[in-house]
Amino acid sequence: MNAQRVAYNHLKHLIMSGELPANAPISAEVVGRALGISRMPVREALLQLQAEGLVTFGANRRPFVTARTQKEIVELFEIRVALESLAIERAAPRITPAILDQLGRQLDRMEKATSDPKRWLARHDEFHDIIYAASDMPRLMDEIRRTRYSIQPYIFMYINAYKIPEMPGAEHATIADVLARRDPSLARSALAQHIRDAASGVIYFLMSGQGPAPAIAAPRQRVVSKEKVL
Amino acid sequence: MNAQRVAYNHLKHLIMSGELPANAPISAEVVGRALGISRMPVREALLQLQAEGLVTFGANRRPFVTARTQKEIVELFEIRVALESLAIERAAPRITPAILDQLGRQLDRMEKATSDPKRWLARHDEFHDIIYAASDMPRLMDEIRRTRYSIQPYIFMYINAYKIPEMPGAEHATIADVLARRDPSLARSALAQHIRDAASGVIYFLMSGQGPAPAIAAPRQRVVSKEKVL
DNA sequence: TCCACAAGAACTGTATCCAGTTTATGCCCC
DNA sequence: GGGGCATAAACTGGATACAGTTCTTGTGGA
Repeated sequence: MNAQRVAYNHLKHLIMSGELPANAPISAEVVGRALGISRMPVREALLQLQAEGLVTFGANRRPFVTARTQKEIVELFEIRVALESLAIERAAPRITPAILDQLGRQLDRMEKATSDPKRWLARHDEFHDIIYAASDMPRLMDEIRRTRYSIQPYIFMYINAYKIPEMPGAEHATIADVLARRDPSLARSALAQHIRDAASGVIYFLMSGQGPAPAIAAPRQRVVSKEKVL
Repeated sequence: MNAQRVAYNHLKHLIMSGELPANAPISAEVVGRALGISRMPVREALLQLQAEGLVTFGANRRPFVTARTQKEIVELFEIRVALESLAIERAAPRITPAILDQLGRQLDRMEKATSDPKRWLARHDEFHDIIYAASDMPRLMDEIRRTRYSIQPYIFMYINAYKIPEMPGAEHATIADVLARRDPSLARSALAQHIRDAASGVIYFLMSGQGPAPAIAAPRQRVVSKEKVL
């Protein structure tokens, strides 16, 4: 595994888990030192993270964790609705009993992970990926993944705060049931509803003052803390 | 303007215009020498182009111009339908007389550029951007732009070969007319139809043996010519 | 006390160098 | 003449060095 990949995975994990909050500056040199590599591969990792929307380069070309406004988060959820609706629409007629089995087993895994938000979210994403994989549209899956990544930090904050509240999988079981009927527009509606529900939860959470209030409310270029820079 | 940007613009232009065909290897050193810079900024430009889907790194980490299969191109057009439908749907209720004027003037510009495919395509993209800008969804516009870029080379080949055949703007005038009624679902249908028409044209062109037949039919890792490598 | 400015520190962009890997060349043997 | 292997060339990833820019800090004057 090359240094670039190491830096990429490291930073991606820190950002998506929220350990590096929005607007936190990222020093390529500090990161490199922490990982025992130079700042060059870190820089290249940062470029890739920029392409995924997780990192932004400021006016001074200095990288920091991308801060999304509420408006942008709503927008990104709407983009997800558009992309994932397409995916499930194409997947629906291609659903097989084997895939339904797989979805059932995945629901079990999600159930078992309810105590661990991070693990649950991973299982949850896998659940959706199983469905989208059936669409046989790999480029679309790429787009979906990218969009998902860019709001992951906020979703993670949300489920972390509420400890996975009313989403114990009931809604996901519904989606699996609807898919069994292989009806594209039915599946589409169910999924759109599902995503919009999640969106309202996240947005409400962010508006309720929880979450990174200053980061969301007033995305500043400069950041005070020099500690948690890594 | 820094060296990285120079390399990025240079390569992007070469790829989107088709001067660098699919599967053409790209030597960072050769490009750098041609531009009077070192290969380091070229490398970083290549990473960004990879994020936009125009460049791919092979198994040996060597970059080449991304080759899309017909299946992928169809997929990317379907993604465009999903994203741009959303955009025009949101834009429709926000259309103002000023925007309609702007669209009218843009139609004139397109008309004047019919003799120059490259120029016409640029004006065409601007026409669509005017509409999407009205949606007030900047992140969505980013996604649309990225998706558009990744099939641009094939669209360019198509309109270059047919010298802008039956798309003299009549269909675009229709879209502008529909937008005047500010009806989201009407606008959505008209645009989806428009994109799918373009898609069929491009796909038919590629299937008809014109276009980069070997690149499309059999995307090979290795390439014979060492001439047009730049 | 507060502002302005200047020196110093920190950071970015880029070139160059080195090591490790992959590809090409050419020779030898069959 | 053709295939296999060894050597050489080319290329990539990464580290380091250096120049130019931006930020920080501290001092002096109002």
